[in-house]
Amino acid sequence: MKIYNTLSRQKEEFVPLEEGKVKMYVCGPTVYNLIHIGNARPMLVFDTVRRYLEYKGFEVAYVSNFTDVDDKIIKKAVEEGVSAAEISTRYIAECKKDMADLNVKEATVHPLATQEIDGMLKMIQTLMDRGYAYRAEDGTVYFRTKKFLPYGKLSHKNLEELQAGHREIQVTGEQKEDSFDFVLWKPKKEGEPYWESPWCEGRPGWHIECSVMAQKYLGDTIDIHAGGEDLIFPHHENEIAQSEAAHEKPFANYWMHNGFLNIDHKKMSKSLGNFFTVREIGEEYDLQVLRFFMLSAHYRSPLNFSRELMEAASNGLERIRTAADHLADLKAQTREEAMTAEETELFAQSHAFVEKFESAMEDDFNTADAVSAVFELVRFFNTHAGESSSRDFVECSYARLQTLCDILGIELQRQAQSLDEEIEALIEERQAARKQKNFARADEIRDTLQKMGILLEDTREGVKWKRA
RNA sequence: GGCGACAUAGCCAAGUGGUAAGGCAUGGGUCUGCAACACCCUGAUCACCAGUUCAAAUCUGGUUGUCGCCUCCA
Repeated sequence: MKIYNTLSRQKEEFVPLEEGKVKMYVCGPTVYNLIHIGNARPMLVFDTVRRYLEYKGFEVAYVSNFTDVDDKIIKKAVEEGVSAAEISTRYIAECKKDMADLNVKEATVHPLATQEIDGMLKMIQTLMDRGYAYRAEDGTVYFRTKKFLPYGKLSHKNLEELQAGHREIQVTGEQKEDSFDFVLWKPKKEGEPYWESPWCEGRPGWHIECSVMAQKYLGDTIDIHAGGEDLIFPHHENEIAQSEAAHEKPFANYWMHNGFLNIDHKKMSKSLGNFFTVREIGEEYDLQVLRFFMLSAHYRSPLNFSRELMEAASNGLERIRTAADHLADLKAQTREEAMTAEETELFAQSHAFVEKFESAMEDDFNTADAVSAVFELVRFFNTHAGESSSRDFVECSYARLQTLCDILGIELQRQAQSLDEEIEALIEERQAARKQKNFARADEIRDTLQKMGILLEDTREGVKWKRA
């Protein structure tokens, strides 16, 4: 299995620290609002990575945090006149709901920054003791960037270059030794949440959280650390500096970063007013469509979002689900028999698509290619499974399709749907009309149902319906 | 200014040396009372220029264009 490692800027063979196990940390959202579809991309991408690793038999310890103390949260709390804790608690709950709707598996641990303050104090103290951190007069504790020689190894920057590009935006009034030193602990401002510390009453900087939580739940060195590409600098660079300075061990062996989700080929941003929340999209589409859409491109490529592309994704997903429905129906209708010799041969042939799927995923999780294997499998079964198939063949085919879709986190089953009696009566009336060859009435009923959002399909196995 | 990514059919998107996967959309057919589903058929020489090679979308150099990071940000 190959993984593109941001550290080396190339694909590397994946070798876990411990055979059969993977320790994985994914930077989670700051919870000050509903998550947007850009936040959803790393969640979906790395959930899929995890699912594939599990499919390959790895035991995956998957840790993803919630940043629940932050300027933006405090700002929102002030705006609403409530506590910061109330804001973060609310949006953690909302985020978990969105993640469930996106079929993102629960992390092994979802730590909260505010619950890990002790660990942060300890790590900061260690950094102080080792000379990697210092306290400024106002109580702020900074990381001494220059002392950590490999600084810049992830983002492939060196401090001189940074200095050159950065000098004009230096903030005055800060008491840093160097403009690239970053905050480990900052003093509280009036009315803000704070914790006691040896340096001042205050709160942690953003970067220290992840270093502490990754170490606490996964260990000094982890296998995979992942997040959005914008986190490479400074967030992940700073995490490396903190963790490696404190533990004198490599922090993470593989760094994975997903590309951005764009709107109209531009980064989503509030100032451009071009972002959508997951919730908004969920009102219009089954969120499985969003998931399927995101998997249609490679995770490191930028991906443009638009209504047209969602429609295309929706149609494509529908094709897969229709095939699955068909197989499910056949399961109930076919003879209870073992595969014929011919079917055994056919089923063996379909394994080629599983191989294509796996080799795509083995190559740095090429989900776009993997999805194409699913489509090829769908066409294969659409062509070869029918009323005369044995039940064994149908069941095995369904299971094979489901296995691949499970890895992608795509649910084949639509949400349990039910019809009210009025609609069922209409469908029955239409069947009666068709029997009497009263097609005018039959079509009339079909139109009526369509206006109610029910689409009918007459198949050899009977009438099927689905919601538009 | 520094660092980096990308440019493949109407749209989306795989493909890193041997004459272009897959999906959506379009058009034609089979099936069906019709429709839908499904199946079959239908389309690109890979931004441009030069070079390396028996052979390049795929390697090298250049040109143009788009985007990202360098500041909170998935």
